[in-house]
Amino acid sequence: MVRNMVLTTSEIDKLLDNAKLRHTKQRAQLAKMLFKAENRHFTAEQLHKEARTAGHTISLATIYNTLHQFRSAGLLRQVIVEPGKVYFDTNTEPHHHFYIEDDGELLDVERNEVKISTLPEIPKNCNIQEMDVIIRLRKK
Amino acid sequence: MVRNMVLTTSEIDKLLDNAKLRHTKQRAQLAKMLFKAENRHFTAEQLHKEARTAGHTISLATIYNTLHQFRSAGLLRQVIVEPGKVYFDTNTEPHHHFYIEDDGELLDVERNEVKISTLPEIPKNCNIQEMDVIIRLRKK
DNA sequence: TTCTTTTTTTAGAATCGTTCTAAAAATCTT
DNA sequence: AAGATTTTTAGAACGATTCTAAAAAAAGAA
Repeated sequence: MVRNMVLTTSEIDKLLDNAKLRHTKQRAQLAKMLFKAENRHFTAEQLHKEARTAGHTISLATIYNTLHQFRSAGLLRQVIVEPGKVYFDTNTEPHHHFYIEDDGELLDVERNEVKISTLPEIPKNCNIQEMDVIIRLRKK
Repeated sequence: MVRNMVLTTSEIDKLLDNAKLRHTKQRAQLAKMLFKAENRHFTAEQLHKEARTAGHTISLATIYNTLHQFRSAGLLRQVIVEPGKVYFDTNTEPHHHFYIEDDGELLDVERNEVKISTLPEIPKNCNIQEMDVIIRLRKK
């Protein structure tokens, strides 16, 4: 998908088609907010506030619904770093994270910046689904 | 600390002394349940149920209080792998985890079973606080 | 277009894990 | 034992998320 700028209306149409989702105002607005050049980390509440600030009328329930739908479609990923709150990440490539504990900020770490040379033996009849490396940081 | 069997009363006394916690029935009971030979992963709710089943009268609030106190004392560690619930781990050595998504089970991965040969550059004026590797598994 | 069906959005209630509150109970000090 | 301090507790409160069921919007058919 093209992502070096704000998506055009027809790109959003394509995105929703690919995700097999009906075209609605709310989904288009959120897609436009989320899928820009820069990858982002955010919570549902943050996105809700941002959408309202941008003048969109959208309920928190719809934010949650849409985020889950985008996630099922492979457009978003969840990141779990803190109890009681879920971050979403527009970067769906395999990669890792810095988590700055002082202010709850997440930063991407590219996959090739962490080289894992030894892996443990995987329990029989299990497959690796995903591997998360979280480097927790504190400010000096 | 000796941990190859159930702790004796005097070992529990020592443990609470070291943690600078008063000796109460509830803290002693929980310590006895938790610090055995085998390391464990559990949630507050699970431990509460287990304590009640063992015939102890202890409130959920006390479970939470005590787990946090044990954690501050370095006797427990938190593991965050799933939204909306916190696991505690009696293994406080640096190590990693398998997480079997199908049934929410956590398994320890020893530190030396994962060899990380390349680390990303740490953002300036930050220190590494901790590094978590979570290998998410699905049953075949 | 208009009618009908299906899906989506929504406000608000419900839920879940966790934390808070403030009063009663237990522990420690003298 | 008396007094001071800490801990435990039940239940209320909380924050993030999910659910409910009714209204609104979208898609399809005529």
